[in-house]
Amino acid sequence: MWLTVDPRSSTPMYQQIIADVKERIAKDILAPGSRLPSIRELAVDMTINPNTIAKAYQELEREGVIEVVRGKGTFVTEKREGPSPAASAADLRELLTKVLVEAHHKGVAFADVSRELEDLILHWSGSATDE
Amino acid sequence: MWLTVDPRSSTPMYQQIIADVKERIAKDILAPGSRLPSIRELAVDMTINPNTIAKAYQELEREGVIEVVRGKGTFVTEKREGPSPAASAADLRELLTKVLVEAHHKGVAFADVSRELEDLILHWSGSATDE
Amino acid sequence: MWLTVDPRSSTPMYQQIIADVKERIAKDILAPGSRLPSIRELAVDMTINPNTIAKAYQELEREGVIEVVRGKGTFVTEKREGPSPAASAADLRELLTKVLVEAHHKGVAFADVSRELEDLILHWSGSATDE
Amino acid sequence: MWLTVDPRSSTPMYQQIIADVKERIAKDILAPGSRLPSIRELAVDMTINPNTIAKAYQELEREGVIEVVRGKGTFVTEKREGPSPAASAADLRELLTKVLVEAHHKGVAFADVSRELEDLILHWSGSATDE
DNA sequence: GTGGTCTAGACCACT
DNA sequence: GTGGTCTAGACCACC
Repeated sequence: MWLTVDPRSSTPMYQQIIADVKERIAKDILAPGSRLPSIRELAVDMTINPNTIAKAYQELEREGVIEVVRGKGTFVTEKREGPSPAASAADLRELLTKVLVEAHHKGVAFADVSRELEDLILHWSGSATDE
Repeated sequence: MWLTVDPRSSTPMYQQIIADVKERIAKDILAPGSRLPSIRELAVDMTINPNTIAKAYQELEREGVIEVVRGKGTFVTEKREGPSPAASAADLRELLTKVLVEAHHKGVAFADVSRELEDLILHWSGSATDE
Repeated sequence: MWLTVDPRSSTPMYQQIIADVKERIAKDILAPGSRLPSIRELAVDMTINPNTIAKAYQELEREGVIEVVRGKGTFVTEKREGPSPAASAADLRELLTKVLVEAHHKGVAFADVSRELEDLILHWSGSATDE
Repeated sequence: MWLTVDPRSSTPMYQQIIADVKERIAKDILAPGSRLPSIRELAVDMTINPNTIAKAYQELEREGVIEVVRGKGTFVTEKREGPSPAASAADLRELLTKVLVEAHHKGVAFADVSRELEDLILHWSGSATDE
């Protein structure tokens, strides 16, 4: 079994696929260079439209996360240069701000958010060491 | 000037408004009990359609963030108890996971994410330079 | 203290007043013939606009629930003839249908609804005997 | 023909649609998992604006009564667990109180209300003559 | 003055 | 094909 997506979710299926693949790579479940299932395979497995998966793969390739080798298949990119570090910092900051805003409206103390983050990092994919 | 939204963004304008209001409340720029600009006021200010703002306000009311007083205006809710704390934790964890995945693909070390979060919390509305 | 209404409720304040007065009468807290506070009194008591109370009283009078005696005050109507019994039955049926629909979507068994109604009738205003 | 609403009623059309759909589901006329007519279909059928129906559908989705599958249509939710049972009981009690108050002012004996309820339950979708 | 509802018609994203 | 968003402009109810 490969991916599971919720067709009823408000986030589009192709984006769920993208997020799922990215998460697997980040957690080292999908090692760089390893091969992803073909579009048709996945489509049958997940019983969804091949176009949907194609769209996800296209976007992932555009982001430089995977690479399509014609006739061979699609693979996780070996190594990528980070985008402009300035942009990264700004994006990250924005995401974290969203987290804090959400936490505030849910009545979760900031200290708990921080603790939760530390915890997540510690147990990231079992024993995976971050780059 | 009050809010600014990006009409070309992929996230709908009404959701940008929601996020913006929530952020202002979380940062205490908008104190509980204080009045928000009327729909029509905001509409002319931001030069967008009143319906769009109305939609944002309605959603915010549904979430219990603001309250509508008939014929008077809309106000920031005084106090609310958080929803089920269990659900909060799960949601938060999910959001933080997204942050880490994003960080990994941007080549940002987890330690830096953690440091960034601490930094954000420290300056949260202290010397907040609102964007 | 007399009436309490919630200005933030979605049901208009004047309708809340109407419902409240009707309920007191139905529960015999307000006996037929007894006098209601003047509009001005109530307005001061509840710190709301007199016009709002006036509107409620007007509607109550229109429905034949209360009577305004010029120079004397407003009183609970002594006795009223029921409206067309056919209309009553239809209205009641509609209301009860709404109750059952609501119960179904809340996952409450119909038997519980029935039991709850019996319970309510039994304890109606303490010891008040229905007509 | 599907739904009929009264444009002149004081309760908004979109709420009438909501109530109607809920009633159909409660009466099992609309089975869980079955598909509702598309917004545009209904709009032409009822000769009202698609936006009005969209609003009703969105609210129903928010309440968890129906589910939207992107690009496929909207369906009756398969199964939902009830919300907090405590809240349900309070809401129900309030509704039933309203019924009794209404009955009293219409001169209907409480015993008759009770009998009517039993009758409704008995024939709930057995030989349901839908209106 | 306030927000709430409805219409007409346009454009877009997803499957 | 589906629903989601946005605009323009109208009317109404409430306070």
